[in-house]
Amino acid sequence: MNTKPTESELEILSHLWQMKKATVREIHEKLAESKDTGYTTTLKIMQIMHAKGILGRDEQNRTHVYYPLIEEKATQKHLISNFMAAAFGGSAKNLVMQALGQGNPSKEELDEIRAFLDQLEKDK
Amino acid sequence: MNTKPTESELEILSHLWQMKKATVREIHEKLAESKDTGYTTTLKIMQIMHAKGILGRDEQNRTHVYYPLIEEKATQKHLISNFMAAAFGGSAKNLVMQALGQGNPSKEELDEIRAFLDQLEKDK
DNA sequence: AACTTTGTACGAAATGAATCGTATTAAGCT
DNA sequence: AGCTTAATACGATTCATTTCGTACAAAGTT
Repeated sequence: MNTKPTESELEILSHLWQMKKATVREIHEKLAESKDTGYTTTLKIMQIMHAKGILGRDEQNRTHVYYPLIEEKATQKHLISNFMAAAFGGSAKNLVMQALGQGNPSKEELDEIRAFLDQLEKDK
Repeated sequence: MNTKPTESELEILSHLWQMKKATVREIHEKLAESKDTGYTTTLKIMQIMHAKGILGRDEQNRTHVYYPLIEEKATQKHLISNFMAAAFGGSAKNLVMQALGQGNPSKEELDEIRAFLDQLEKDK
């Protein structure tokens, strides 16, 4: 299965995971906030994603409505294990500590992570 | 500064960070364990990295010796903030929890992470 | 000294991604 | 009905990366 979207594809996916479904124009408008790229570029990428089986689409109306065919969690899982292997020699600890140092998490988030750690340990 | 190595470059870098310095052949042999690619390919990539300023090299002997010019931590820091933004909407918590679920860390590692969490919280 | 091996350098091809221009078609508006 | 807007489809171009073939030079071997 397809679990390695490109950068642009991932950007589109992350919007679609949130919105559940959207037209090319809607996505394009989101992207336009941070990026300066033409409408047909967004269209083309989404068409390619459709061809690859990453997105489905409803062609009932003239304006097609796209939706993700791959799951957020599963995709993240693949991406992260690639990334962990490539950049952190496979060490979750190293990656996690770097991420935490970077990401500036709130107290609540830290607590959630603690709870998760406890859970993990219990399962051993 | 250069902080966004490509996939292949990162693979080479991670070996070089460990080994401190190495010849093309040494690196190529490491890569050959997991990958099936020609010697001149490895050579070329390392030459390009040298041209980009990612690697330095000692040309004293016929067989050049390469070493990293960019730091492991700094590079990881950049990569991770890209990655976190691209795949996890910038949420450290989400990334961390996925990574932990994946990475199968030992009890010792979990403890280190806990200590790190405490430290973070104290600094707030 | 001739031959083989092992290096580097360089250029070209193959690949994959991203970008955009243009053609065409469907709706919407006056 | 004619005009304008907004959509898809498609192809071509650009761009970066990866890959490899070939040429050449330096060591090592017999």
